[in-house]
Amino acid sequence: MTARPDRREQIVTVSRGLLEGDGRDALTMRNVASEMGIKAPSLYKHVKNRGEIETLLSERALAEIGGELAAAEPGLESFARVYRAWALANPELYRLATSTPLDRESITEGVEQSAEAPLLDALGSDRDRARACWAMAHGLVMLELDGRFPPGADIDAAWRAGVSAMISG
Amino acid sequence: MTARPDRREQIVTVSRGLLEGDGRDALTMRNVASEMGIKAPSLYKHVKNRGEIETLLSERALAEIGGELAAAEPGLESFARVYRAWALANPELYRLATSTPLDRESITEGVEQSAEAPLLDALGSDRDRARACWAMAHGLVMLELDGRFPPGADIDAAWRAGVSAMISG
DNA sequence: GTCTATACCCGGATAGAC
DNA sequence: GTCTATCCGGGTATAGAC
Repeated sequence: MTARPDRREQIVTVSRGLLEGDGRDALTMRNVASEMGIKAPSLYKHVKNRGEIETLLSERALAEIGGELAAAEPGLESFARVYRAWALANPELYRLATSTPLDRESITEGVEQSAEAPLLDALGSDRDRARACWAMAHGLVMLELDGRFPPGADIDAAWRAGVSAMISG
Repeated sequence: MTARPDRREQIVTVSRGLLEGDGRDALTMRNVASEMGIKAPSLYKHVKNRGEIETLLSERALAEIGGELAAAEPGLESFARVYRAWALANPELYRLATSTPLDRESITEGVEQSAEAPLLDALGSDRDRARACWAMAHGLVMLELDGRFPPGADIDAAWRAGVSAMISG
């Protein structure tokens, strides 16, 4: 009952902190170990290698996004709001989870689908449009995270325009 | 008149080859130098550091995309086709050019705008929708490059659905 | 399950001779 | 403008003792 997380869980936690705090390059075995108060070689008793840590993080990220989307009220506006908010609150984790090749074997079944379902509901099960819509959200998020919009750009307005086009188009 | 490129130009060329051929990690000073038949320290007589090479590559990429978009026939369908085709033909360079923070000081003036203009034309100068549309294209490309669509997904259809929504929405 | 020690690899960048 | 020599840093991962 005591809230002592096991080592794997702790690895995920400190890895996430390092990633979000100091960027992807900070996610090294040495840093993770150091944050846990142990030495790097000891980590290999708990995870296979660095890649497994990233997989665990991606899994966690996808589960969180999926959970929030599933819990949100239906509709595209709500989807957009929740999706964007999560990404901006967890920029490095979002990047990691979406730009990694995603080995579908090791990812928990259904996690990917649960992130997709709300979108399908909002668009009358139109798979193609759902994918376009997902891509638009992903693109808007990435461009924002990467500082790709011109300085004065009204990003809110771009989201509104996109969502509205997807709904009424 | 002889087609002997100067060193900077040569650096861009071999860097591009390394990047596209072996991925981003292959873009090292040692590799670039080796491809040129010289030693790594010599590169510093021509470029300031590795970052400058990446900037040069980004500049080149943006100029190329902008050029192709400007030369294409007007309309959103054409934009989509050209944009996607360039990205798929130059995946690593596309990634580099779009996911780097883009230091606007050192980038040639107007390069960014020229890539944006065709989109504005196609959408009646609606800036917000143009940005949403750009984001959708970027998102579709990134998801495809990162192998993020499910195995059987019809990516062509997703593009069509997205473009059609953006036009008629 | 943690440690120390270590092997191995890689990278960016500079100094100074030629 | 190129070289050699070198410094400095970093990383993943394993072996074997405790």
